[in-house]
Amino acid sequence: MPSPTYQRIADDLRRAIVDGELPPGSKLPSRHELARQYEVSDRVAVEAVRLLVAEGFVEAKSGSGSYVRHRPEMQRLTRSWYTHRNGGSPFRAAMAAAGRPGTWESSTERAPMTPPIAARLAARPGDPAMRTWYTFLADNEPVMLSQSWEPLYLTEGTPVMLPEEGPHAGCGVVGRMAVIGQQITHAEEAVSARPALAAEAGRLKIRPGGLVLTIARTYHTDQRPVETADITIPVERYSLVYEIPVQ
Amino acid sequence: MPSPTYQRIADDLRRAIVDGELPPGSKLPSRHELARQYEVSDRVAVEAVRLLVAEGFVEAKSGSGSYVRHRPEMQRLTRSWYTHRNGGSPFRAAMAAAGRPGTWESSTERAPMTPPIAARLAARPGDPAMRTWYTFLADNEPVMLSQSWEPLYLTEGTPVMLPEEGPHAGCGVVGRMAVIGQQITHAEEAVSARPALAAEAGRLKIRPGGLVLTIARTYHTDQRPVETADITIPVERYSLVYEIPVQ
DNA sequence: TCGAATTTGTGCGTATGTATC
DNA sequence: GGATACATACGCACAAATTCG
Repeated sequence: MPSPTYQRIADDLRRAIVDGELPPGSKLPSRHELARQYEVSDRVAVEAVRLLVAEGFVEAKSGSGSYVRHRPEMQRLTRSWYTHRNGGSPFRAAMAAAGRPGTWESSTERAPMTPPIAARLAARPGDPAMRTWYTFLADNEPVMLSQSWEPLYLTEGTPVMLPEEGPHAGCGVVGRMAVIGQQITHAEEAVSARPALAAEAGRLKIRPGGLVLTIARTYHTDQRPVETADITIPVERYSLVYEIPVQ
Repeated sequence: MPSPTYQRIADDLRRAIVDGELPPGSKLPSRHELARQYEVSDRVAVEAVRLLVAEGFVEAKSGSGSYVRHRPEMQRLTRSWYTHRNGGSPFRAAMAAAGRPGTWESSTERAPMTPPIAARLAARPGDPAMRTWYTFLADNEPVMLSQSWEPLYLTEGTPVMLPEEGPHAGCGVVGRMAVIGQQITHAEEAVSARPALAAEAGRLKIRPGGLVLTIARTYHTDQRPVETADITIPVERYSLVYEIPVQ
């Protein structure tokens, strides 16, 4: 079973891009030209180029042409062991390290735990929790989305029930939990990736279907998980850097 | 500027899938049906479904229908602080933790450093290095690809010059470097994601264009970087778990 | 400044092959 | 074998953006 023609064309172009024959910024043959070279209909050439666009190798400009994408300047989002030492939130620390001012917007509400969240918090589906949505910004550009869950049986009636209000706002989960006697000992971050949903793409200002890294983060004390969050980062602009001490 | 019709249809279906209205395994309306519902040509319905297939939400079976993909059982690949304590390689430790026997194949050769590799090793492009390709297997299934670079000015003429031969084969970089007096103090892992290249898809046995997580790992001593590797993991089957001690 | 040519994005209708039921 | 459904391909049309004389 031979590969379909449009895939063969895409493969040729992709290889040329990876090998550097078509350097970043250079212009691809127009679809008319491709159709002529490969002796196919122009629709087939369209499909081939569309595939490369979807894969992120190529950027197409209406009326101008299709161009090999520049490797974006990727900012590093450091998620280090060390950044947890100084009391602030991990995001603030990472942005400070990069010399960019980090800010965020948030909104909090009560919500029952969904089944996957309950599993991560060692609770039962439907148990009451505080859910907080975050949009993290650097230079007024969206960097990261997060949806954080804290079980209410820990925080209800305490000064830290609302993560972003009161005397401990903006301190990060570790600091706030310490106030109510929960000593967080370690975090677990499960990293994966998928295409962005339409709503996420809008909030992160990336194209729909653009790739995002997802982190399922859970903070634990010796006893139990105390907070979990789903974090979403556009892979086009940021790479996630873990620093791991050895020995 | 309204979204094109095929994107609107794809968005509707995608949302239904994520929200659980269309659970894994359920059948999508046929494209004939979709075309009728949205009052468009069947070609537009084809584009919409094709988009979801490319994004990995849907699997299309010729002659049968298009189905919501099952979320595969994702194995956890733990890349923890702790796994570096016991001398073995991180991969072997992670597989042992998961109760699966980990094996690998490798081949090593001299090669001059490429510019990006040289930058990561604080060397000059073209400097001599040993390059080792790895294919990591669990239950005879490919799990992870890696391409590792070690500067020859450190290892040439020592018993550890060849990573997978001699008395220290299979000990992992940390152990081997210790033999020649290089005390590795920390690792840095930069995580990103992209579609698999055709060759990678073949070696990992995933569909072409399937997503892979990439890790650019560099081991450092107090003085200098001593090894760096490009690691590739299919995101469909594995999620990357970092355990981070806090305080 | 204007207009023609080029290029991409989207959409329609049709046709053929093949896999599944 | 027939009906259904998906995969690919052809050819055409028009809108919008861009380029350039």
